[in-house]
Amino acid sequence: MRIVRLPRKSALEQLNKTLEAAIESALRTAQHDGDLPQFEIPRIPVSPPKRAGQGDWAYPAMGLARLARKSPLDIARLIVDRLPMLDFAGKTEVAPPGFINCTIADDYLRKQIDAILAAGQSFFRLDIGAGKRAQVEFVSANPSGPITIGHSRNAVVGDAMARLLEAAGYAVQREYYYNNAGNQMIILGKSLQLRTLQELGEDAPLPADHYQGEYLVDIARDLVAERGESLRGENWRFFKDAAEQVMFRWIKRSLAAINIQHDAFFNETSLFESEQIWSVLDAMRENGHVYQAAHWEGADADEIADVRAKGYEPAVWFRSSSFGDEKDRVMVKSDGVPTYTLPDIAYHADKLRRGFDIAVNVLGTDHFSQAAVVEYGIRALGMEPAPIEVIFLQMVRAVRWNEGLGEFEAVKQSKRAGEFDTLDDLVAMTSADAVRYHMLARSPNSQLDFDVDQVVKQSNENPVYYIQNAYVRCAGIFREAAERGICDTDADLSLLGESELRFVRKALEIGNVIEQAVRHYEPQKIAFFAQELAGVFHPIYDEVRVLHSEVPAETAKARLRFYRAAKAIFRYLLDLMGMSAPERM
RNA sequence: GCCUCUGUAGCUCAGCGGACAGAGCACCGGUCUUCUAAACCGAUGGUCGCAGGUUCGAGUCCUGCCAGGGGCGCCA
Repeated sequence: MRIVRLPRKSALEQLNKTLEAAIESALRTAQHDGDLPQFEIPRIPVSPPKRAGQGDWAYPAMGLARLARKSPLDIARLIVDRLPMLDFAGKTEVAPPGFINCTIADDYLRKQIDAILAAGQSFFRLDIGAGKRAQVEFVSANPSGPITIGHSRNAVVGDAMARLLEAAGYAVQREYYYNNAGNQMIILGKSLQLRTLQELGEDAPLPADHYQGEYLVDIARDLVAERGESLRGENWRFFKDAAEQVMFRWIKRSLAAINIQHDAFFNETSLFESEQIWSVLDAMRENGHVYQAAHWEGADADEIADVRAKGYEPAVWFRSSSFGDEKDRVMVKSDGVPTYTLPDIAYHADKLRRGFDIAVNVLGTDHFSQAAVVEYGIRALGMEPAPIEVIFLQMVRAVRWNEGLGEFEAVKQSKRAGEFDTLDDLVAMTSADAVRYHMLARSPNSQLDFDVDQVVKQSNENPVYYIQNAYVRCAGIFREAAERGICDTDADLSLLGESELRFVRKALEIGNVIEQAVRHYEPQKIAFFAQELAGVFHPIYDEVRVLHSEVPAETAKARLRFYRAAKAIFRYLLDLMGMSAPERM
């Protein structure tokens, strides 16, 4: 009989692999003994069962029935009889219709408590990203206005993804891509100029296509306070730069309020200045994917007639249709100005050249077709787009229940005309933690109605408080314990009961959750998990007392040690979600 | 016209091809001389939108419908 040693890191996923290997080896032994016919053993993963009493892992032997020409129950028994000793495994049972159920050894769970406390925040860190670099590009709003509610979801999801990648072992860079050169920025500058002139007492009406937002009035007022009459002589460029500066300060402050900071800011303009867009275009041309024409090669009669009617001169086209696009795309307009497609391709090519193993891009679904065109462009350059992964976010809106209508309706925060819903408004209405949690706790491809009343409710109706309260309750125990002079040195963890071990068991899933979140780009998984873990915690807190007259001193010590680990675990999860861990509420 | 997402309890949502489909809320009934009850315990509640298919096994995969949301299309 062989002894399979425990992997050094003890995330459940690694135990899964070990158990799977042990089962496979048992099957081989059975084949070797002649109890099972020879067949190639398919990989059937072990998985956590759905209900209690079915152990911690389930292996469905039903999948082998046909190959082995035996009943699933018989196969399961054959495996169990030949299973090597596993020092983390407890009971192993066979259950109809052919499951093998295996539990984690209690002793193993107890050891994890000390292991968690010894390793601290690094306990759950995975090595799947060790030595690899990842980039998350998110928010990427142009500095023409404040961060909106839509951007907020992007910000939260992007930052959570970055934190999860870090937890998985990647070196992560957070990047913000923006364009301050377009027509919109010129209009922004001119809008600020007009607002400034208004502040100086001139009759300078703001055209309808200019920025109506009241925030420009605030900026104008500040400018006037600082520079006064001398502003009359400045042109729109001055105001554009001024507006941009203030906007970026504002954007960064708004993001910082929900615990988000970017490492790098990439300006689209730099791609023009470095002439990268032209070298990218040349490379695509050399590869034969670019042509000049008045209309695209596959245009039908209607399109050609339309082009003639508009009198377009020849433009530079990218033959994206040869990569699967429904039509070709213009890269450089007939007036010589590139469309947004060219810099987008150049930017992503630049990103790939910087050598990231993973480059996550968080985008709204309005970028769906554009993202595909960028991918075709990368292929046209002869580059491999595989490292680029896009998380598409569906719409988000802030809503409030309308009792009269009997339905949710969108919150129109605009106290002042022209102002839209901003992240700042949202945080003011709710809280940074509520925004972080609720913006995260939904699949990116589901639409999200952010209920501004629900998210601040202080009950277990609201996961924000429910999760944080688990941490607060732990903290409370330690405050009280310190006052009474009770500590947990030399705690004997064999005094812990079934409930405490149930919590540890659940907590050990964190590694799996992180891995799954990272592999499938589903950062919301961690939010759901945190709520589940809190749901395991609260009944235990109720039942398993530390500082109670009927609890023996040694038991109290052991329990205190348990709560120390629980506290560390909730702290870790809250950090992972960018939320605060309050000591009291 | 094309693309995309969603449809699971009254509501908001989980659910990696596996065992009797889960949680919170709401509703009903309980629990504070014990580390804060912002909590806990219990009960009620389901033809997983519909129809086929693949599979030993489908809420999960495939196809087609139905319903609802969002986007793109026009050299922006």
